Amino acid sequence: MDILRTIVEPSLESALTDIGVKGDFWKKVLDVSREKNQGDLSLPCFAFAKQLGRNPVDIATDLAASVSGEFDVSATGGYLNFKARSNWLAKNVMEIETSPGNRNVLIEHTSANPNGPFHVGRARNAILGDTLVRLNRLFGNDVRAEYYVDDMGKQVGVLAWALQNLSKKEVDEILDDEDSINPKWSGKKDHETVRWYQAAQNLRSKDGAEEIEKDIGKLVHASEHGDDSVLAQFEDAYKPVLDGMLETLSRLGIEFDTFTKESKFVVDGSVSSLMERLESLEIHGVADNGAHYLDLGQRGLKGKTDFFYRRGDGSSLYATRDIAYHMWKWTQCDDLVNILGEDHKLQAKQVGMTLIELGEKVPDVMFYAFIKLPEGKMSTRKGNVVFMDDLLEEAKAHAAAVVKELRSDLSDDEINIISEAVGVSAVRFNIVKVSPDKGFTFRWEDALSFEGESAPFVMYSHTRACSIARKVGRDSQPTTQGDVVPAMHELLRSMASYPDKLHTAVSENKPHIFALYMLELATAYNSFYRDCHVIVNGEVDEFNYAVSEKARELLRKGMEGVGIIPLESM
RNA sequence: GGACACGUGGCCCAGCUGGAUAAGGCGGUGGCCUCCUAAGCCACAGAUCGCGGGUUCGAAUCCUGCCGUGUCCGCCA
Repeated sequence: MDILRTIVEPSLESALTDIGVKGDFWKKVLDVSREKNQGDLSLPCFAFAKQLGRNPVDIATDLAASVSGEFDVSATGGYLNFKARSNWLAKNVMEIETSPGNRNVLIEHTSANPNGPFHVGRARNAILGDTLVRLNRLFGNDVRAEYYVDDMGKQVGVLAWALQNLSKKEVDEILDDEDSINPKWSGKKDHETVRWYQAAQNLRSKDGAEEIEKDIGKLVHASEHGDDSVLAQFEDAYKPVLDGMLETLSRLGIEFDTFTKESKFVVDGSVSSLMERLESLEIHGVADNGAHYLDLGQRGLKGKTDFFYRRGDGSSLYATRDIAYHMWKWTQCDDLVNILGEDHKLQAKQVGMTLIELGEKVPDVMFYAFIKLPEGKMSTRKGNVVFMDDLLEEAKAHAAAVVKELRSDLSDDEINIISEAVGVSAVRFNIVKVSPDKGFTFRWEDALSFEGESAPFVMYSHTRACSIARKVGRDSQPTTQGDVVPAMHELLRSMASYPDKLHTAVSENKPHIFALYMLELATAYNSFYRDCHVIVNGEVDEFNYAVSEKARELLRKGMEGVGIIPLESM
């Protein structure tokens, strides 16, 4: 409703000045009305009461008499309410354009260790991150989606060691087929190769694993010192796995612009020069064995205050490389956003504080809580997981069953396309619609729900609009005058808040705000569809058609923004 | 033990930079397809906003204590 605000504020400002209100704090108080039937924007006058020594009800009444413009004003119980006039609203809604953002944004998300297939928990990162990328693009920002590849350190080391030392037969024996792979995914490298990783982890947890531990330690050590041949061996190990993982993401509509390897910052020397710089900081300290740390307690960090960035043997730690990585990232964008699990909160805090210490900026971080299963925490090792590949298959199959029942007229090809789109969209939407800081429990019935607050609900409204356009068979006329019934006004009002919601979602890194808005928009369209027919007795109502077409455009763009596939028929 | 989150109808969830009668969905009950796709629409029932204090004209929202859940507290990544 910022479009209404632009015409309300000037008039309101002079009226407030006249009665003696100082400052412009009221601009923050002027907000979208909660009581929709009272108005579109409301100004609670309680805050002025004290300053002016007057009754808020009287203040509102007086203001109502002195404010005027192309909107309706009323006063009730200390609130001054502004309501947009329907035809004014229609005219302005028709002119809504996606905001011209001009920021250069780098969003790092997913960055999962390339050692096994995505499960729903790990995928929350990718889905949230990609949605943020899409929303920024929709907003007009120049966005780069980046995957930071963990190509060194223990996890990849274990994988590389296993691939080098274990045969398929040995792996099968070690795992005893307790969690054999779904035949459907045999040949998909993330599912195949994770068995080597699991087998190695299994061996490591047993007695007599000292030799193995030593071997892996050597590899890890070499990688952390930038040993070319070991890094190449690591890459050979993880690359096929990563490709398998990216295949899954691609099915979800998630792609990356750039991949940056962690080893880059060791190899190019930026990590060692960073460590030299850290050494000169006043909060720097050295432990007995020669390890280096920063005492972040001196800067207000609570809890554990020593932040180690360099081992006794002189090698760097993950966090150290992360700092070097951030300094590099800052050289190529205006805004930096990271998507991280809540388990990284302390680490991110330490990295952020160190960046400040170095005179750098701190990135925005969107933390998300973990997805649990009804049986408890998701764990690949305990077999308590839902793989994204399986979820997508299940969602598609479920969608196909629904489509077949509803649309007997469609061919198998058409059903296939629709059910894939519905399945993928539903899975994504089920995750983006909830606030990231809410720990949520994955339930099949929610993920596979195609009614109510779901992607298919939004998709369905869009196909209705498409169906109308198909029937009319031509573009709409730029008509902004016509009969405005309540359902029409409601839709116009909903459309009017499209720019506000997009702006909020992007600037606050809260994709769920826009996802929930899409539900609101679709709901408003459904009521409009019921009450405002475009085609009546073969005649086209130009005004209704113009509004329907604008709604269709906003639905389509918005759906792309939240990762819902805008089908024209379903 | 310490740090950081979260706790809203039977279930899920929005609102949390303080403002009107706490917004939706699922499930429940009852209606709507001679009318642009019923994956839809309409109505009804259902809420001590975890518990106790405090600040305020006003608290789901801010502060504080407690309870419950989650995460972290490695010279791992």
